[in-house]
Amino acid sequence: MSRRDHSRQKFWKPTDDGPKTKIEEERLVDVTEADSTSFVPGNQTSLSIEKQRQQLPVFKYRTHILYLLEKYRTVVIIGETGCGKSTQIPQYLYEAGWAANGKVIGVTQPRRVAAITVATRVAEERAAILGHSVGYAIRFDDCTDAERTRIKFVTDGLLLREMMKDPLLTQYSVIMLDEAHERTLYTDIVLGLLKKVQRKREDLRIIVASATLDAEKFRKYFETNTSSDPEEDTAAILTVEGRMFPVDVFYIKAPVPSYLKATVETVMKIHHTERYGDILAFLTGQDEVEQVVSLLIEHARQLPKDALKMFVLPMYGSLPGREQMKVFERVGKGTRKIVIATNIAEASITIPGIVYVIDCGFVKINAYNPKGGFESLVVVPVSQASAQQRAGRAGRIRSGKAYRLYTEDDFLKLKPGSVPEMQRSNMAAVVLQLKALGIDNVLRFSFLSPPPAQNMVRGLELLYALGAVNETCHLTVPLGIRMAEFPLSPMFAKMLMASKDFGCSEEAVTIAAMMQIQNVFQTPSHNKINALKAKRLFSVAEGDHITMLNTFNAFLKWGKSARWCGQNFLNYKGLMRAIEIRKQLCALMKRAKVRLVSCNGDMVAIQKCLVSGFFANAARLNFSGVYRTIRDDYELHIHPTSVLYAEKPKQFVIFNEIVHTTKEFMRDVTVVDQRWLYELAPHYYDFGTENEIAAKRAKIDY
DNA sequence: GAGCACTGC
Repeated sequence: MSRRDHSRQKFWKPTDDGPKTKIEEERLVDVTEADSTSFVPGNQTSLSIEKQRQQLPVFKYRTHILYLLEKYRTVVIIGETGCGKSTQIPQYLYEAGWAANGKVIGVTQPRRVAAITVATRVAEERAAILGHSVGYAIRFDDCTDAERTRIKFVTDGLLLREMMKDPLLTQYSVIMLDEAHERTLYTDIVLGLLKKVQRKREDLRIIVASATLDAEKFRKYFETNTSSDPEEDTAAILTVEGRMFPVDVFYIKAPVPSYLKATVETVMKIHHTERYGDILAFLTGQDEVEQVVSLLIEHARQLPKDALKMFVLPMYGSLPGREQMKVFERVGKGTRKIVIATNIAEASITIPGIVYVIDCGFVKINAYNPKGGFESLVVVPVSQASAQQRAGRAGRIRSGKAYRLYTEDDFLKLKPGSVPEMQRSNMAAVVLQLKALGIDNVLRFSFLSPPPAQNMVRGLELLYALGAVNETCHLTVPLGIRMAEFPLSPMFAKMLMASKDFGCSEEAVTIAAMMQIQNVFQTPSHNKINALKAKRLFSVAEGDHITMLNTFNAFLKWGKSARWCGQNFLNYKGLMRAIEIRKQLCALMKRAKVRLVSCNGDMVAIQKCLVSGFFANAARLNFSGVYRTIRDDYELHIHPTSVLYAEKPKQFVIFNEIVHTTKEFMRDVTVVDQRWLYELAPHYYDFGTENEIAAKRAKIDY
């Protein structure tokens, strides 16, 4: 391995630089909080918090940030990890009076936990009660006060929902989009909408906060100055250095045939030659993680008795909660923690104690294929930005080391950034949201990174087939409008609206809620057989949807018992979440004037209701024993997680989605009757020949 | 005959 020094400059040593400008003394305790009965920190605590705040790198830029925000309508702030931007900038704005006259400073986060933790920290620093002057709002958890809250942290998805009620975001004076470099679907939609809002609201200020990369792209996007005079610019960039320990990056000299083997070897080499400090290795999927974990456990067993011990742990999304928690525990002095993880550890969670990082150089992503209308899970090389982010995980507690299992040449050939989600997603839901927000011509919407036109067309076609938009591509009233209100994919929204016709709305909301949670049935690798047996208790011949309905009802019957879930290998947290989602959906049903009624076990009613939403996802059993989509004759297979997987195949099925892994699989499958397809979606299946369909499509005015 | 990157409303 060759040592490289150039990347050292990318991370910064902590500095002792004090503040360069003296600021006026400020009261940290809110007037609004002063008369509350709860604990208010004494003077000393306030001082020490104040001192801590002044030591953050971003503090030096306080006046500069405030100046830029006066002068420019949009400020792009490049803030490296640990600079304090997320917690400090909203407070600078508050202190400078941006929340005067009842206005609110809004800060978005891509993830729920981030919104809560940052809000909690800011409330602490301000000696405020969380939910009063400082609050957060995420789905199912609104911790704000309509009158009092001045600094509000939200998930970007929730801000989008707020925009449906108040398109101009009138209560906000500033919106800060944090972690914009992640380029999540919602961040990108909100970016586009804010650009539009800014045209109508001169006073609205936007801060785009990003960790390196794309600063100029963001700035240009918001720049409205068309003259050559830079004095007229409306957007500016500011860079704030981070506070990380240096991370030395090592590359391998020649490509390795197997990064799994190389991961095991590198872990062992670090363990034998490097001083204390935990190891984090990035792989692409659960399978790889489990393989490497078991190989390392073998190695750990062979260590001499007096040697430093190895504590090897897997970490991936579908790992049951209790096992996930283990990676956050600290280990004793005689032990080194070794975490083998998927991309979950890149940004979503932070594992404490990591000093060494191993990066295989690949990531598994979900890419939408507009031709087949399905999603594919594909392993692709990481971007340079991702590799940088992974390496940075080693520099949080002291200087660290990152081992890249690829050559430096290969690193230089990597793309600078990842493809934004917007360009690799199914657009149906996005289009529906945008239309509901009054954006008629979605093809001309100003996307920061426009999705492929074909993705948009495909999305529009589906909305048309569902009846959410008409021939002129306008949202239908009331169906399209109502559908947009549901926090669900358009197919599920349609299914709920259609449940009125089949008298099974009770069942439909349960199914929709259950389908939103992942890994309802858990299969721990050491107890697979019993887990599959347990699943069979709930399974029905009709398929996965009604199986989920049964599971949910059984959960209620057993009093929402966590113990019962454990005994039956069910995801307790997931089921509790399903209850909440269901509650929210019921409220929206009431708004849509669909009464909640039960069909009392009439399976056909439920199946027909499913067809009303998912008719486009229908497949027929071929003579050769495989399924093919009815519309496009696309070969499909039943996913191994489906209850229909081991059953004798039925003639016609509908499904929620297709995932391409080793084959094209249908996930969440239910048996249907062919006649229902023609009965419930004649417009979709009675078009006639392919040519007639093409002619009809061409007539639709996008 | 055998599989599950990660978020979010």
